Amino acid sequence: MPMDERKLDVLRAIVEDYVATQEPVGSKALVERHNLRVSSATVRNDMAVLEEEGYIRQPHTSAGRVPTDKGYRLFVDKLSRIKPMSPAEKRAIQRFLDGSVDLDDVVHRSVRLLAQLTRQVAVVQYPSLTRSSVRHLELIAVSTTRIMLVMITDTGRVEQRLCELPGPTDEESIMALRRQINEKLVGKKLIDTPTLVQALVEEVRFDLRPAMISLSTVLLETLVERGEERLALAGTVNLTRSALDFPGSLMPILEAIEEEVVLLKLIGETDSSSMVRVLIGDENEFVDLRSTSVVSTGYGPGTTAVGGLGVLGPTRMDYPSTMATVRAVARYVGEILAQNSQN
Amino acid sequence: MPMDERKLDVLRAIVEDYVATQEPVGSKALVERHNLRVSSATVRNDMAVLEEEGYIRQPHTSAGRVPTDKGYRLFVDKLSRIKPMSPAEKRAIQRFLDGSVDLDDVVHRSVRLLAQLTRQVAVVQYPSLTRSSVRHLELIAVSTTRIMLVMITDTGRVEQRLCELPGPTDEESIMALRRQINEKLVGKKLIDTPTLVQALVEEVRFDLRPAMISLSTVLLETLVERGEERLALAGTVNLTRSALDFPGSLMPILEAIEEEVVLLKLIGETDSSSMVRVLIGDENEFVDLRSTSVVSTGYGPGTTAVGGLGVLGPTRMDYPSTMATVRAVARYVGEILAQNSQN
DNA sequence: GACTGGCACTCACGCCACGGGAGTGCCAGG
DNA sequence: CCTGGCACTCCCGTGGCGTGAGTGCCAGTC
Repeated sequence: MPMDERKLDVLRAIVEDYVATQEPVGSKALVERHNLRVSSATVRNDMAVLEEEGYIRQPHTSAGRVPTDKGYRLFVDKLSRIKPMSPAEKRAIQRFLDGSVDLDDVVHRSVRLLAQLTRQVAVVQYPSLTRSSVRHLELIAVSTTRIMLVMITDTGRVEQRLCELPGPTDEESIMALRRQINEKLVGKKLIDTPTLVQALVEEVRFDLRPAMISLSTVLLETLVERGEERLALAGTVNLTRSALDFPGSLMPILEAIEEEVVLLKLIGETDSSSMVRVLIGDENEFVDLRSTSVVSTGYGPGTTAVGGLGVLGPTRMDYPSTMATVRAVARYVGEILAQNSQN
Repeated sequence: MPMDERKLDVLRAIVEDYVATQEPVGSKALVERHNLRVSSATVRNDMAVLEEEGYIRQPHTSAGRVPTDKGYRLFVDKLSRIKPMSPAEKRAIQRFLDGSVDLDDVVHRSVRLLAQLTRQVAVVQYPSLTRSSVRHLELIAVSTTRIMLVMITDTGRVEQRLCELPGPTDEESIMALRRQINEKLVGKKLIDTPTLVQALVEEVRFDLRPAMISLSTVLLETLVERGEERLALAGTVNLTRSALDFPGSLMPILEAIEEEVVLLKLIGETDSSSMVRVLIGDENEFVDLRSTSVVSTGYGPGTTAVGGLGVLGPTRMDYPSTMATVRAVARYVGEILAQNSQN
């Protein structure tokens, strides 16, 4: 059966009012603030039904109603449109991010921006190594038996490692190695490189084999094992504002937030970059975060995501605006990466 | 007049008990827990004097006493020794930090370690650029008119910048530039480089001047202007544990903590690396942090500091232990940097 | 059949009064 | 100079009470 139109209006009104006031909303206040064109008694009946169906609940008898996770879910899926941002806001975002000088800066600026605009805790994942591709590899001799390996990706990320060589190696050999490694790897997706690196060992000049073997170990580490993704975080302050939304203390939440693995699972598992995802309340897998919602999306220079970003806050959150902001920031970050990677 | 010996004992006992229990300490409890060999009435007299002199105060009439900032100051300066760490603890620190693979890792690990050991908010400043010296500069052509400039410092820090050239420049010219720049700058303190870079413009081959001018701009930016220091932060959770110590909300404190400039001022202004500094309560310049203390020190590969690290917590803090931990971590971080920089 | 007005009921919350307990200040005596 | 004793202060937890917002239900109306 199709759900009653007015009941949905009531639910929407409840969500909006509750988000705005942070207080359980009663039938009378509802008919006053929204023009529902029916009496409070009618609304009460609808509310009783909505409660039975699990979309709202009463904190205590004789208190107003509060949306449940299920209620928010319905609201996000069916009852709201992502609120478009004003051109002024868009310009502000763009202007702020355009000032960035390097990748670090882009990430830091965007995470702060996100936190500021949404007034929630913001997270930005650095462009994932495994999903980017190699722009350049540089070998720098720091002594005759030690090389610093510097890798630059198309997203502008730079990784460096020190490599111990089995024996003294002259500048000319290092140059040869550099040339061959670059020929083989530049432009390749990092995820595809391991086999290429294996092959390289076979291809280099015989006397360079030992050095190449050492290098390949470090290369593989840098390329793949270093799957450990980095994160930037901002706006933890904003948790205190919504302290009342969290039963008990903020402690478990702050703890979860400091756990990078947790955050990565929450915002990092995106594949396509176009959709904004919303996890409401206990839809996420972490018990400590069962009263928080996550709004996240992927971003990347093109249509494939190289990283994720998002915000985290109480389930009582202005989803339409938050989703708009997250989407907009992701879009601009993607554009900036695209600009930087075209060479 | 020299202060009465017993009065100092009383003050010490008050600080220790208050730090341990987080509750105002009364005269009776004091004589029971510490063997002061006098009666509670005597202690009460001493306490009255200490209060008059401003070392302790009563939250309310008929409550126990609590140390004032001035009391903590006296305690830190005169009444306590830095508590030596057990060999086991030392080993644990060393083992944990030794696993680090690069500079980023060292910083992250040490900040987490510090937060964990002290159960406070920990801050570690990345090795300051201006105080390190140049190990290597690399120019990488990403197209005929664009170069990526990569600088590696002796502390292992890597900075990169994109540089737009005024016109197409071939590989050979870039190599010439690279060689000359490196000859001039390697081994130099970053703080000394600006004049050297200026000189470089005059010294290069005539046809490379325009390129060198572009490069010098970027170089100067990278070397100096980028004075913006980076920080790692951990353990904000620990604030919630001591929430009761902070009048009102955690909000201003969390806000201050997210302000990098503030943190840098608090922990970064060290010059010599050997001393642990303690700022108690409103001894720091930020009103929002007037009820927090900062224990910090410098660290570096040798005796000069290249960065600062420390922890931040309520004035009610176990200073002897915290100071010991901060000192120990700084020492080991310094050692690791020293290992990495000898090549 | 759907909506409305009315009414009794429930329960969180703020207020106040009260008693216990911990701690103090002071004083007289050793 | 220290100690035991005593009266006093004041925080804090507890329990009773009134108020008001909000509900559920029912009978009446369009």
